Amino acid sequence: MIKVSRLADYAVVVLVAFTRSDDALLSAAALADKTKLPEPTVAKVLKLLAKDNIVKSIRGAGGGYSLDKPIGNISIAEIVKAVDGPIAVTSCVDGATGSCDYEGCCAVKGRWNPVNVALHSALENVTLADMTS
Amino acid sequence: MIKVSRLADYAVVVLVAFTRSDDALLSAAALADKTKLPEPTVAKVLKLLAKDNIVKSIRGAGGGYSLDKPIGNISIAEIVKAVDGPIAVTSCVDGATGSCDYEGCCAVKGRWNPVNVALHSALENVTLADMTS
DNA sequence: ATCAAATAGTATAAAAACAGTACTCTTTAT
DNA sequence: ATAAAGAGTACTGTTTTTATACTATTTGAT
Repeated sequence: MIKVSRLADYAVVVLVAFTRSDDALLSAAALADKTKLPEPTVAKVLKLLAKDNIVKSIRGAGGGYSLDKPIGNISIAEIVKAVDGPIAVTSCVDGATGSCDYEGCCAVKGRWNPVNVALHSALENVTLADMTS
Repeated sequence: MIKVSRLADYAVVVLVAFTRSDDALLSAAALADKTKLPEPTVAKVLKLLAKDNIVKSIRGAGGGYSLDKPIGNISIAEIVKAVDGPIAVTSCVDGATGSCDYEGCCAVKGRWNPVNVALHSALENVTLADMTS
């Protein structure tokens, strides 16, 4: 089964939780409480999302995370990319070298690209808003 | 990273090998030889493909596998489905019950469906022919 | 009838990836 | 200064995946 990691799933849950709150700034602990997910896990997800600027983080006492884009502008593609890494269907993408034993003789070398492109654009076109409606 | 299994990758390689051969009927051993993939692996892939009627199998001495659809009619979606199981992005799909601890309170219950649909149609629209051209 | 070639089905062991957690470091409001 | 809160990293147990092996069944050839 093609799948995204559970963490990506959590990411969506956490991001949706923002939209259900009156506060714009929420700490990891507060979000854990809202989502009923374990706090360390929520913290991990938020760190990953912050690194890719999907949420904005404010450090220090009284800090937390905020969502400064409308959820209609956040695609599943970017969430998955932030949490699970690049969206690519096989390990042998583009110019990646040295990872495949059959490189020299592989009949489909580089051929998964149309699939990657299709997949990526599919995920770009689904936004967080689509998942809450 | 979103990915399909390596087996799906092999499946594509093996199917492409059919199109490069003059014989319509090829044994697992012959295909292993052509693709330089290990024979047990090729055999496993072919079994899975046969189960979903992507290749036709003929048992017994002198038997083997044949491809009786044009490769333009074989989508990546069906190959992935045969080899990796149903294309669904998370474990909590549709009516699947009992697998998720947060079922009672999950804010995005059933919401991954738009993603599944997008993904599926993306993979349907890429055929084996697209990967050889 | 028997044998050998070939696929079908199932099981298993090793390797890799993932999930979850914990710990330390840095930043900042009070 | 202190405490709250995020950043970064590392570790461990579990789960999945991968590759292989083994047995059963089918079928053509002699």
